Amino acid sequence: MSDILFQHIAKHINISSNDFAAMLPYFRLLNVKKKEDLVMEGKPCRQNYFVLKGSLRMFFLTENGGEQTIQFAIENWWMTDVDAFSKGKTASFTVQAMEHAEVISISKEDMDQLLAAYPFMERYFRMIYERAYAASLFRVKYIFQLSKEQFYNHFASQYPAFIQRIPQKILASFLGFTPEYLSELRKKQALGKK
Amino acid sequence: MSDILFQHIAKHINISSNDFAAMLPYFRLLNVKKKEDLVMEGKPCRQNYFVLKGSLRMFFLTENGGEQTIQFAIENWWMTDVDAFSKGKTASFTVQAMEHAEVISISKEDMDQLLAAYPFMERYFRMIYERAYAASLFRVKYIFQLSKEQFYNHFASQYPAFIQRIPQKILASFLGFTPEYLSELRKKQALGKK
DNA sequence: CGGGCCTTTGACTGGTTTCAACTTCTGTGG
DNA sequence: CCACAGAAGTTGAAACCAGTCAAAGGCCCG
Repeated sequence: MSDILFQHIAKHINISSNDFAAMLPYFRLLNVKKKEDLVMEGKPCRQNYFVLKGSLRMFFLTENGGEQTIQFAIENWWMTDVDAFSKGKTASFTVQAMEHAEVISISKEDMDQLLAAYPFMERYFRMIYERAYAASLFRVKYIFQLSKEQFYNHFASQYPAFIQRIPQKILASFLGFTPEYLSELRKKQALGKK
Repeated sequence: MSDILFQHIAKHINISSNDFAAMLPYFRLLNVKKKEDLVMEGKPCRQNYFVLKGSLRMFFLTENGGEQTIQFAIENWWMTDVDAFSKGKTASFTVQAMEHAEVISISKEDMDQLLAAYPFMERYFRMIYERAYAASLFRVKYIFQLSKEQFYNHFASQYPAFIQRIPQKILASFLGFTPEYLSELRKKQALGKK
């Protein structure tokens, strides 16, 4: 199971299975139930998570009590409130399992020790954050570039299987509009295809 | 002048001035005129830039020929089309000087060699990307959380000096609305203060 | 001094939200 | 395994935020 993490690391940097074995004690395997919170908005965020199976999402609470989804994490992605995790602040976001999930977690202290003991892992995480940053910039680009309808179509065509797995309510909030309007869009498109 | 970069690195990691001196050949000092492009959408992106003085912005072209600004870089920030730079693809964004600027640049090849020769720099860039990623997530959060008017007020109160320095047209595009609407907002707020 | 770009202003338009009522789905306990 | 409660999704009407278009004024830079 932690093979998956090993392979993911090995895809980015040179690492021997011996080294990885030595690093194992820093990681913990976790079983997460659907709707379980891994990070909670307003509380300290001490762990970083790597998804082996299932999916997570990150959201924050809006003034009217809704949940605004910021991003998803599926297999082979790291997720946490990066800002809170790295600076030891309280979280601005909640990280929650959308489905039953298996994740690997590492605490802030262990992360620091891991990086001190195995400096080559800095390179791995540099690449991880580099990619996450680039993805986030593209997210912003799409938000501005595409109309709401185009944004939905774009996402639907890019992750056709994924949108089947998740509630429309959450998808709508990720895309930045109301569930009602998503409903309207889907209706319109269904008619168009006849 | 490259002192500024040294101090910025030293703020993040342990580094001797000897090591930094040895790294200097990898960097180039650049004088950039206002409106000069450092990265051009559609062309290869071979350099990464660190701002010593002045300011840059990153934007892409919309279908109707407008410029949608994605982010700004002021003193002590790195900026490039990260995705294109790291993967050697053509750029999705243009990086342009908003004012006369002094920047330090490093090419992709030099960056790779630098990281190979001085692996501790991986840690520096890991932290840089970590912070950039966190900032980008907050950007997305604000886009969703705040109304257009609140977004403007938020930005105006956070960077009061900066908004004096930049054309409203660019500010409006960064905030995600039209110059006309920004004009309306400013008018409304001016009246409110009487 | 002139030309072009940036900013302002106002009228009109439409994409989206909001609200409320109704239907369908889901999961939990008896 | 069924029943029922609460959540999720659909529908339609009304309101509004913000965009588009067009025209005029202001300002910077050559």
